[in-house]
Amino acid sequence: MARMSDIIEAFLKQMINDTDGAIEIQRNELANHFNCVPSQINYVIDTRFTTERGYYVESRRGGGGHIRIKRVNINRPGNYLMHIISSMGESISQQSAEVFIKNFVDYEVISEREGLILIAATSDKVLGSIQMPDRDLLRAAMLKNMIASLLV
Amino acid sequence: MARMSDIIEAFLKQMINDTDGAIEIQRNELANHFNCVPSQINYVIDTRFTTERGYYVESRRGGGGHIRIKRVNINRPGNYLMHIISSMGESISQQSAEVFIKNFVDYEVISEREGLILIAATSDKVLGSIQMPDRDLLRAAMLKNMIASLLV
DNA sequence: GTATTTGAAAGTCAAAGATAGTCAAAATCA
DNA sequence: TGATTTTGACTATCTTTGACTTTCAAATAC
Repeated sequence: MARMSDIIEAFLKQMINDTDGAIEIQRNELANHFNCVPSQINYVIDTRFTTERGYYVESRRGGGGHIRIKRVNINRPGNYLMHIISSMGESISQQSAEVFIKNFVDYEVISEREGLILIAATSDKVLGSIQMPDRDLLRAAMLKNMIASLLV
Repeated sequence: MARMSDIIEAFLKQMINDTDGAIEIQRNELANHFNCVPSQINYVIDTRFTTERGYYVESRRGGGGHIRIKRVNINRPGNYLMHIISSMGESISQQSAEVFIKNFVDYEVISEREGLILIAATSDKVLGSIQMPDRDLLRAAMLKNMIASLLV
C-alpha cells in the first residue's frame, strides 16, 4: 500500500504541472479529499516541497486562508542560484553569506540593490539577538527563501 | 472562495486609481453593495488603509455622513521610506509587514523583485522558529534594516 | 433665538467562525 | 532498532458578525 504522503505529493506535483507552476490549495479541503488529518498536508509540504527541492511556499490563515506552492524556474540564470540553494546546507555564517551574495551580484544574477537587501537581511546587526546555533540556521533558511522567491 | 475584505479592498483601490487619488464613500451604502455588515468596512479600512501605509482617512457621522480616503502623494521615495521606518514601531506582524511591502511596490519606491525578497525574508515560513514576542521584534528590525540599506 | 428631540450616519469591541501551524505520541516501515 | 509517517490535541491568525455607542444635522419645541 503506497504511502499517503507520496500520493499527496504526486497529486500536488501533477497539479503544479497542469497549471503554470503555481497552485493554491486549502488545507482542510485537500485533507478531506484524501481522507487524512489536515496536519498531514503540512508534513508533505515540509518534507517534499522545500526550497532545496525548488519550491517556494506561502500561506495565510483565517477565513479564506490558503497555501500557495510555486515551483521555481530551473532554466534561466536561476539554474545557478538553484544549485547554490541546494548546496548551501542548513547553517551559514554571516561571512559566508556575504561571499555568496557578492558572487550573485558579480555574476549578475541579482542587481546591486537586491544584493544590498540580502546583506541587510542576513547581517548579524539584525540577527545578533538570536542565540548562536540558531542564528546561522535562521540565516540559511532566510537566504534560501529569499533567493527562491526570485525564481518563481 | 475569495475573502470579502480583499474584494472590498480591491474595489476601493480601483476607485482611488480611477479618481485622482481621493474618494468619498458612504459606509452603509458600500456595505449594502457588498452585502456585508457595515462594520466590515471599518475592518477593511483599519487593516488596509492606515496612515503608515500611505493613506489618509477622515470621516463624519450623522446625516450625510461619509468616509473619505486619500492616497498620500509621494514625491521623494527616500523621504517616504525614511518616514515609514520611523513610524513603524519595534514590532510588526507578518501581515502588516506584507501590507507595507506591497504598498512600497504600489508606490514604485521598490521594484517587484525587491518586494518579493522583502516578503520572503519577513515571512513566518522562515521566522516561525523564533518564539513570539521576539519574532515580531526581529521582523521589524529586519524590515527596517533592509529598507535602510536602500537609502545609502 | 436657543434648547431639545430625533433619525441618520459612522465607530467600537468582543464573540463566533474559518483557516492554517505546531508538536509530540503512536504507528509503521526498512 | 532507527527513521519515517500518521494522528490528533492544542495553538495562532485572520475574518465576519452584531449589539451597543457616539456623533452630527435637521426638525421641533419653548
